[in-house]
Amino acid sequence: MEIPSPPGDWPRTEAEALAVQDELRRRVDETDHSPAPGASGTVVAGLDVAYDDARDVVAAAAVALDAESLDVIAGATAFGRVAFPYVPGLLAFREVPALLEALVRLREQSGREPDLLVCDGYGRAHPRRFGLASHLGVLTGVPTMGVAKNPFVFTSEEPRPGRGDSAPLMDGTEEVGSALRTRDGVKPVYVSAGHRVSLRAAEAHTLSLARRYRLPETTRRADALCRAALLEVTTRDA
DNA sequence: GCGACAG
DNA sequence: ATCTTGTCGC
Repeated sequence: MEIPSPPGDWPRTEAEALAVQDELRRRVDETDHSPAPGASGTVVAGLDVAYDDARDVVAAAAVALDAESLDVIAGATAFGRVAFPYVPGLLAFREVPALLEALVRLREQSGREPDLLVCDGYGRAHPRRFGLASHLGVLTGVPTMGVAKNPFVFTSEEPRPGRGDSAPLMDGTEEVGSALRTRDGVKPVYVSAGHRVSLRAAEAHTLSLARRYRLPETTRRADALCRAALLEVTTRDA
């Protein structure tokens, strides 16, 4: 199989990536254009990536779910060379090329554009307010939001213990997201707005998508798919 | 200068 | 992210 290299014009240094980020961040739309959470007939896509740094391979997955039933409608994968090292605050430059390719394939396969993209990471909760979810939203125009498993550099009070309880995620005195409990007594997830999705809507989408497990079904499905894909491509030949 | 730090 | 066994609990 041919594993594509990153685009020739992809940033190669932190300085170049920061410049791109500074340019794209101005295009973020903060108003909410996301569908009603759980609405029938609407499609939500989950995105995730798995790596084999030693072999310089990245596997991305995009999985489309029916927002009401959470049934899987379609799934697509894409492979690539690792496009950028992991630098906190520049995660998008590592994951975006493969994710975009997976999204193209998902659209081809399902015959329609998702109504909402759920990313594994942050959107507005970012040192420069432009995390992976914001970045992908600006590039695709599709409403995006981020759900992360860790608070990154941000802080919050402990949310009350029940599902649906939340506490503001703060960068100093600015609210950049939400620590949201999706299951009783379980560690919260960290939700933030992306492009064309408000924080309040992102919280509602998260609760609608995480009915049984801590993480949204979208990211669980995407995670399973990209790991399986990576294992398959990495396990054959030498 | 020394850690911390989404995935 | 990834390296990794067993174990406690619903």
